[in-house]
Amino acid sequence: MRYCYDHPRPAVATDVVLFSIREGMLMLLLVKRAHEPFAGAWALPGGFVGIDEDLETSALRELEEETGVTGVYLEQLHTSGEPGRDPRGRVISVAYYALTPSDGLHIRAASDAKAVAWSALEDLPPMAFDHEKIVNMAHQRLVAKLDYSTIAFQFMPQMFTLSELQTVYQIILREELDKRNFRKGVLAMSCLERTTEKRRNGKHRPAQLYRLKSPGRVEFIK
Amino acid sequence: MRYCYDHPRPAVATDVVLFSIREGMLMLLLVKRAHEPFAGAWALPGGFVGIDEDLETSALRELEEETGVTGVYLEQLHTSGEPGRDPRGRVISVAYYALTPSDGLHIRAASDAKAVAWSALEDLPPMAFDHEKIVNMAHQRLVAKLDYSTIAFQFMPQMFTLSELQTVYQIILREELDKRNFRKGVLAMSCLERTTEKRRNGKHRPAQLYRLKSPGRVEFIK
DNA sequence: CCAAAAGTGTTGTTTATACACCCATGT
DNA sequence: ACATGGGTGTATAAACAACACTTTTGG
Repeated sequence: MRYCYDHPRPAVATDVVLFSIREGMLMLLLVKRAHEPFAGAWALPGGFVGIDEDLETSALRELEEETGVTGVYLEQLHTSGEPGRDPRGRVISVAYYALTPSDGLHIRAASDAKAVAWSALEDLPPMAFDHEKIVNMAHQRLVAKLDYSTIAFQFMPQMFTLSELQTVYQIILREELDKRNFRKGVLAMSCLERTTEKRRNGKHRPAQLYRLKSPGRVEFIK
Repeated sequence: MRYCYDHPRPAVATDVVLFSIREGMLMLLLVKRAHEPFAGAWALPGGFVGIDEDLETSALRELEEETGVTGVYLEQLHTSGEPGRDPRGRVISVAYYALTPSDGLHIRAASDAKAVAWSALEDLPPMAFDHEKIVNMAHQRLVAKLDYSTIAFQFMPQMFTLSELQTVYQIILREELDKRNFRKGVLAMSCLERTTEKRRNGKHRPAQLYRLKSPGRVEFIK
């Protein structure tokens, strides 16, 4: 008991919904809670905000500390502050959602040995706090943003083929897309540039590799 | 100094950007600060969140206490937590934006005699804290939402004519719209129903009055 | 030469835009 | 009777959706 104020203050935390496409599914990264409340339950990576720490910095720090993941695309999602959402007392959580390519990502459990795992969005375990609600909100937002932004490109590695990009869209939208219309569409955005390289990938014609003109930048379309 | 914690905690506040259409302009409601910091400067209505108070409740309460305004449409906008945004110390602000019809709205200054006034978005005074940034974000969001939702209907009184609705759109979008296309468009949303009443309003043909099928509900279109 | 994914245009349909006149009322 | 804003339909252009075959590689 060392920090004292004239008025009671809520604690403030950040939580991150990190999406990635893995094994042909839209998955998200969860940590197993080591301590009460909800010890043993799965939760979003997150934690309390440092007193001199920006909210976004806090989200990225907690993500790295708990899962080892860095270099993601991050956007603020929503702030949940319902009294009673945390049994320890009043905790206001600023939720972010993040996207990362599936390649070359090494997750690691935090020092305190909490488990870290990817879970398919379709098949989430019971989750701590109101984290399921936050996940649903993040998913809704992701689907909405597909329509009017280039956000899905944040799932792609530095170089990728148009078929791979189409597959990502199909997984998120849960529907098949027409190959020719899809290619017309994404090329018309003029966010992609052809590289000089091709990917040979099995016993068929190699595919042209593309890259983002401005990686990390999400543009609005239409 | 009475409330003590093991770790330092930021203060949490809510702020509201309340939009309305008045005098043919998009305006927003500001309060003049009575106390330091920024005493005498204009600011968004807002204040600290009660320890057992929901965030949305806090936003509505502060709005009513400081301006007397109730019954608005409210949506969460963004949470700003940059250290240093408030000279008093770490304050995290959850910003909301709100819309209200222009008719029958009575604003009143709070008991502590802070001034309350509408200000045209085009002509804002210098503002306290990072409130100008928040206002810009709210305006961007409002314009974006015009495109894919019925949010603008929240500016309308219970009954209104299609011409009045068109005027509201034109003010926000800062462009003239075609009367026939506009009417086709809004009627196709099938959110409006004709009333049996007409408004006689000057020396010309009276206009059909419409009302929202679900007042307070904002629907997505397209 | 066969299998497998890569790559490429055209046509029909739907949606959005542009545009001009008559109607009901008050003065 | 005239001035004022209310109310209505059609034709063109643009965007979107449907659709099938040839190419390049590995085995």
